[in-house]
Amino acid sequence: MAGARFDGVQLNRRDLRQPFPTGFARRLKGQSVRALVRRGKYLLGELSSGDTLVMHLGMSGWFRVEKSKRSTARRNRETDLDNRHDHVVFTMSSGMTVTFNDPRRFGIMDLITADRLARHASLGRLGPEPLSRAFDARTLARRLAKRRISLKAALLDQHVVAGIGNIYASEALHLAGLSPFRLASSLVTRAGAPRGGCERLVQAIKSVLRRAIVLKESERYRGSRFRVYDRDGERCATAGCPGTIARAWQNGRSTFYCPVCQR
DNA sequence: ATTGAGACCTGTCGGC
DNA sequence: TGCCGACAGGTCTCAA
Repeated sequence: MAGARFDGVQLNRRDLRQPFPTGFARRLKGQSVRALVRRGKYLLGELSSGDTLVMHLGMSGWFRVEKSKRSTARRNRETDLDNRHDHVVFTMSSGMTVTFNDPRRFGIMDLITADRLARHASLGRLGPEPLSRAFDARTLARRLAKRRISLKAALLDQHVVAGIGNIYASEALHLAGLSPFRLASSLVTRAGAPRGGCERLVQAIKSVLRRAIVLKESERYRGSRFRVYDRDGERCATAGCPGTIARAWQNGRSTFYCPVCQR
């Protein structure tokens, strides 16, 4: 998409998690993508018009990118590809077709003007990028201070730090040796300074995310080598730790952790 | 303002 | 084999 122009925009339904904005296809057509960037879990297409194409995969969304030589419908029939949930099809000037497929429809596709981007309800208040230099122990401490929620819930809060989901919240806490049940504010001193666990957690978050990106881990989700996620009942991977991975429920989500080495 | 519960959807998997 | 409930990688809204 980057550098290419939208020649065609096909919507196969009127909504995903929310309705497509009015004139979505009309406003996109003819625009080119100046840059394609990521902010937290959002994909942003910066358009020549100044508008931004906001995309989110939700739980089950994904993009299929292929040469648009033949119609995707025909190609899919021939390859037995399941195209029941192809909701949006972008035909780009580069000769590629970009198809958004999302069975659960928790994804988002939105088009907003520049002045509304900063005020966007969720985008405008996202926490820092975890892999940026700006995300350090002091920054995390400031955002955890006075929060009466668990560390696990704090990591899932996109206002605390952007981009961490249910898998990597468990993974980072295990690597940092921190219990998912600990109070978020327990990593911060009375005066608001970071305690030791804060720096360990920052480094653990950066580490698990960098590794995940290199391995394209979630792309091969089922075969992935997570430290704790989906591994309840197995031996803890921490060197010298005799623990067994346990599973618990927190805020309606499953959490995986080692009761022995995470404190 | 902060917090947790429930809602939004479809697909898959394990147990019977 | 088929049916049924539980659960899934995210976020939004609502009520306390």
